[in-house]
Amino acid sequence: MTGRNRQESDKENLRQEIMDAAREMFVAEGYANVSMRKVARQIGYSATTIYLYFKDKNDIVQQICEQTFARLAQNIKSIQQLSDNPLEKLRSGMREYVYFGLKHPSQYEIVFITPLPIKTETAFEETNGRVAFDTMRSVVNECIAAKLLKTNDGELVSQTLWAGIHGITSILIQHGGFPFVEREKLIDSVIETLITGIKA
Amino acid sequence: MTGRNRQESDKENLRQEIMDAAREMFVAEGYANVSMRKVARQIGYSATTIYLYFKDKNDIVQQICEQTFARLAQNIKSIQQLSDNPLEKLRSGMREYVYFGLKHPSQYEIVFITPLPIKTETAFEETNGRVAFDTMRSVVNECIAAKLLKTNDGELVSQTLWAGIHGITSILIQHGGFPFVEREKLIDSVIETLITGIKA
DNA sequence: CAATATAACTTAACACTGTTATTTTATTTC
DNA sequence: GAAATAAAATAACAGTGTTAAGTTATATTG
Repeated sequence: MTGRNRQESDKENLRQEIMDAAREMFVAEGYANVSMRKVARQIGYSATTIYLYFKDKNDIVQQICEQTFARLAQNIKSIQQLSDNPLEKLRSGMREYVYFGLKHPSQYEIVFITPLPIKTETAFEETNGRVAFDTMRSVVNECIAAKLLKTNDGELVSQTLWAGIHGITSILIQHGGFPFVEREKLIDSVIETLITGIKA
Repeated sequence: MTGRNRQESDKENLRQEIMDAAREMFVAEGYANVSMRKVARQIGYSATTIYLYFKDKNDIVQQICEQTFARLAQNIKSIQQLSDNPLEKLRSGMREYVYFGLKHPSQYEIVFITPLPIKTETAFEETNGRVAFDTMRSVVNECIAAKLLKTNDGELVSQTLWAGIHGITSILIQHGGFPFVEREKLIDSVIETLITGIKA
């Protein structure tokens, strides 16, 4: 009983309580190093109780991801109210994507980095990660409509940009030992290089 | 004794035999789903024998990474004898990197994609990965010397380019149900976008 | 050749893991 | 109150990485 007092915890919110504890522990210690028993101990329940709220360990992280990426999609969307310049929207959306990934490295790893066979059956199509990508693509289409880009192939440009920002995000998350130049400078460089590369 | 006949296997090559088996299994089933006992069964030895050749499970994957890094570095180096134009060297080096990844997806996945649960203690400075990266950076420096780029920060440019080509490579390898545009077209788009973005 | 030293390998065991089946406890309903 | 149901806990299974100790094969020496 090292965690919160179960008396005061609203039982209907136990599911969320599990997710919160698990998320913090996944981030702090890594998915593989967090056991069901550890999570259970943290919230003051037995390990098997978790199975009343989640199918298995992977389901926990999957639900965390959906919640987190719903927020990413939301963030990217709301950021775009702040400007009228489509290219500026694109820039800030890309920045939001990268910094969101760095802020939630465990979730990013599981959704975008971890090889498929390990993941759950749900396809990328149905995830909030897909929603985030679609938002970015619509901004790209705005840029094309404004004749700001050198090509009309919105899908190609969107995937090109996504490849770039996914690259810098995943590299910064995974290869922490690499002697990178200053982080923010590198992120800016990637984004500016990409935007310069697609501009008309 | 499901694996190779241990009689015919050269004992001095047992270390390599372990690495080969482990690499294939890591990629096929994921690092977490491959146990020491599985690897041992595959090669026809007991699990503990592996500990005579590797410190622990993580060490196996670490050694696999070093081998792959070495081959990539070799390939990128030899490619650059084929041209005198620094920008063209850069382009072909990047292409080699991406296609190396696509040609050896198993090795690339292990080195650059598969999330490793435990952080590496060995400094990046001492790895073959550093050699591969340095090769690319030296070409970037050639471009700078020829005043072909808009900046003099070779380190920044190199890391920017690496982020981009790693992004497209890892995304294509995982091809997780995402409706990509034609593969070669997308690769060209990423590389040309990056090069256009850094050119003077 | 026999005795010994050493290398290669295996067996047994420990403290864990995710997960399931079963059993207990608490809460609601009649 | 008793019966029904929901919530949680215990016990157990098959598996994990890893270590310590024991065994077998090979090489070295006298």
